[in-house]
Amino acid sequence: MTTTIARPRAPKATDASTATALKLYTVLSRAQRAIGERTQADLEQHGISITEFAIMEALFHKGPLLLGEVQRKILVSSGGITFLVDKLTDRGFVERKMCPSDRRARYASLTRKGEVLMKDIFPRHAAAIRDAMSGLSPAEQKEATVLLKRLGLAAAAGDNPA
Amino acid sequence: MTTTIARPRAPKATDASTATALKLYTVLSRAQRAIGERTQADLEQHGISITEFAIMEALFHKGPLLLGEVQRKILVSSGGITFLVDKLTDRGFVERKMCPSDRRARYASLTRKGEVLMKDIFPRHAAAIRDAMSGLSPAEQKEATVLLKRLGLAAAAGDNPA
DNA sequence: CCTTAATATCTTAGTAGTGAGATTCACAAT
DNA sequence: ATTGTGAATCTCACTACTAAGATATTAAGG
Repeated sequence: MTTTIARPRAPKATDASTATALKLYTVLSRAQRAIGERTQADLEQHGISITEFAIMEALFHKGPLLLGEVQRKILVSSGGITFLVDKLTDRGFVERKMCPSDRRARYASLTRKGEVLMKDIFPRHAAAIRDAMSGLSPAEQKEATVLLKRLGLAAAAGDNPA
Repeated sequence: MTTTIARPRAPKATDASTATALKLYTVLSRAQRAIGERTQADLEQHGISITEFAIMEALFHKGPLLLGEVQRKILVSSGGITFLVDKLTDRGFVERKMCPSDRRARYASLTRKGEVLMKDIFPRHAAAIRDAMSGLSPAEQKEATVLLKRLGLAAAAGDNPA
């Protein structure tokens, strides 16, 4: 004989934990978009996209990097990094250099002109980000950073609940 | 005679509050990307992009909406909404309907096929988002939601510090 | 050596949009 | 009726990529 189970085991699609996660999903997306739009507007005045800035910032702070290193750092495809470095090279901000130990590889490196540009706009851009984040106090920003770091690392690792 | 000022007034680019904001900027970007990749991978199995899902979800939960309403809801350009609704229409998930009171306007509406699809995949997708967020406990997710909501609203409003 | 596998970059074709402007229409004030 | 203003959608040209595959090179094993 079978016993009838009153309540199904599978949680409904909109149970409490799912609803909480969905809410977080939307505020995360919207916050990132709002921040992104502000920081982008700042760079646009200099005719530089956020991705281009990210490349130049990496080279500015770390010195010459292999294209593949830049690619992994800013998370674009291999075709993308070729395209982006081409554009920055055409404008004279970046140049390619051979790698002496591996003839497949190329370094991307800031030109003097690129360095001058970054010295000019990096502080400005950092201030624009600080202003864009000013809806939270520094202490709250640190809280948010801790939470988002854990969230991002778990999601990237592909962790699933048991 | 002039007096030499020992320290400049302007804060350095990397003063404490700026460094805090920059750190938040990178973890916010990375968290959003990691979550986005997971949720996208889930929908890909059904041949649907996140943006397409967002449109259909809006129609699924709110019923037929004017194209402009959908556009504002999912934050895409006017050309983009036309393009996206065209694609969904071609695949039979959505249809356009005239607006009786305004002949400039069109409703987008789920077809029966689109409704069936959403009934199938919405619960699955919600569960995928819940899993993607599982790096944080529900209580932590609520904390993060409060902070991100304030952050996003302030950034969208264009608030600047005094 | 020679083969195989792996790595770094580049090429090409395609995609998911954006932005400006065109079109069509509604509405209010002549 | 007519005119001006603005709104809703669509069209078109363009951008910033991605994905898959080509090319060149290195490295490892036999």
